[in-house]
Amino acid sequence: MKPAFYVTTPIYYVNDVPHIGHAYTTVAGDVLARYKRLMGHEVYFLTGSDEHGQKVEKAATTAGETPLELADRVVKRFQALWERLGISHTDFIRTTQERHKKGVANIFKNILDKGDIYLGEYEDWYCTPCETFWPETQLIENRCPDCNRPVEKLKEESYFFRMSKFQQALLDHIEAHPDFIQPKSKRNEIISFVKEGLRDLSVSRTTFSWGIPVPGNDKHVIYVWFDALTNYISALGYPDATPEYQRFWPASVHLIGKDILRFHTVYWPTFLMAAGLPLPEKVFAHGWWTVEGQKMSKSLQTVVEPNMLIDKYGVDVVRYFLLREVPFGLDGDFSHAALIQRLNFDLANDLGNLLSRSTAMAVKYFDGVLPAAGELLEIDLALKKKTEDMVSNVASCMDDLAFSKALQAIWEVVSAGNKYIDDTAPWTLAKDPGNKERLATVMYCLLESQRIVHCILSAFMPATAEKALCSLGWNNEIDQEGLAWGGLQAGTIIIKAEALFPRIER
RNA sequence: CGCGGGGUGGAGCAGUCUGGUAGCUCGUCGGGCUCAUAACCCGAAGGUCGAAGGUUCAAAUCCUUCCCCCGCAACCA
Repeated sequence: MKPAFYVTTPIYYVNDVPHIGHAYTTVAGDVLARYKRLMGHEVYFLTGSDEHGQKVEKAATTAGETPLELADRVVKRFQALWERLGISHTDFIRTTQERHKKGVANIFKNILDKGDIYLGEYEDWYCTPCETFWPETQLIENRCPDCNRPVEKLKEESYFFRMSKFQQALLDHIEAHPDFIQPKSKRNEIISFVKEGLRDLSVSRTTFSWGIPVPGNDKHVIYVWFDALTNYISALGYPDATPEYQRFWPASVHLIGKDILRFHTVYWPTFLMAAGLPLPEKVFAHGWWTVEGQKMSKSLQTVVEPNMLIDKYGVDVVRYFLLREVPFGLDGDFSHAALIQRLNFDLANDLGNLLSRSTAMAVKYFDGVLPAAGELLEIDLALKKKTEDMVSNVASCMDDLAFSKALQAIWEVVSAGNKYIDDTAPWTLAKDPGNKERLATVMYCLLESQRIVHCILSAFMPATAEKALCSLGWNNEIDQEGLAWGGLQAGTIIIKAEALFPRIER
């Protein structure tokens, strides 16, 4: 039986429109999912939408629609973008779906019955016009940070989760599982946060109603994190012991942005502990993008609209750029100049041009019929080895979610291919019919190396890989066996490749 | 004593955890090739690795002190 692999993105809040940040996490998840599938895993890849809460309720009222109508509308935008980006998710969960409400109510009740959720009183600064509670630290000169009006101290009945109880258990878990929180710097951050002491957490609200009611007390709705985080198990069918739940929980990895690290590495694990459920194996927090050196912000209009990028540069260019430009886990900067540079150099000059020149020669010297390789000389064996090493190298990079490093490893083979052509000079060999077999060997090695490159690249740039593999005459399903040297058979028809990535002149 | 990130050839970065010839991409200069998307390949110039002190046979890497830059209201990956 294939090993199971469960990867998730956060569920995106529908009170926002899709931007490059959403695209980033989701593309990363997709690349991982595609890669694991190609390596023979059975993959469950989940994304979705977070649709409850006061902000959605208010935005809907303003727009003159019901919260669900608003959610329906915005969710379509996310789904349309995922479609365009070639996202291969297995499932899309919406927190307004029955399966999710059932899962949330169930885990809430479960913990309530055990006594780790209790009814208490929540007291904080309250802005009446905004209907929002603010912690003291967020107030600006004792006024509401949203509307700048005075706030008042207010008490509200609220259910609390006894998070404090799980402080030591959580620390023990983090200690025992060094890979649980990644990257490492983030792990240290969380450890010191937890050591400062966990307080019980308010998990319900009475000031709005757009949410999942607390079981047995309709006055309360379940508050955001308890609702949202549960999507990772409700999607699999929790509380029912469905085949999906049994097969895929606990998750292999939750991919998140660094802003929601605490919720995923403190709240969520302790919720699960309280419910007696296994914890996810890994939570990986990636960095944030600035745009042209500036912080991304709606008000400054520096938000990058992914659809615009796709229109302008193409899906695979965007996918490549996002994962190549910045090491996963660090912050990075998005700029059109940087993207165009990646496109022109990495994709057009190196990758695309290599395929063009290689397939052109196969057509020119062998009428597009792949010859059999003769004996491999040292230089051929070196290319073969480089290609094989790359495959295992990429495997270990992908285990670490080091997408950027994985791509660099692949590009080493691309460069080696370009150099191989120079070193072997097929055009010289072609002048002497006596060198026909040597030329055949060179062409075979050159094309076979690229076949493997594009098989593995199919995880990153599926559409490009498909085009490339088509001109290399490789129509097989891409799987782990296909990554082994020797896949291309003599007699295969090679077609001169069109430019995979036309250069953009500036 | 608030917290976090950072300071490495002209630009952008990796390397710092696990000390041991300072690496990558782009740019510049010179050369080669002509199969290819004026793409490709080779070579060169260019760095006191923010500063000072310390540990060591050896420090970008470990320790101490200091300087400078960025972020830390909300939306939000």
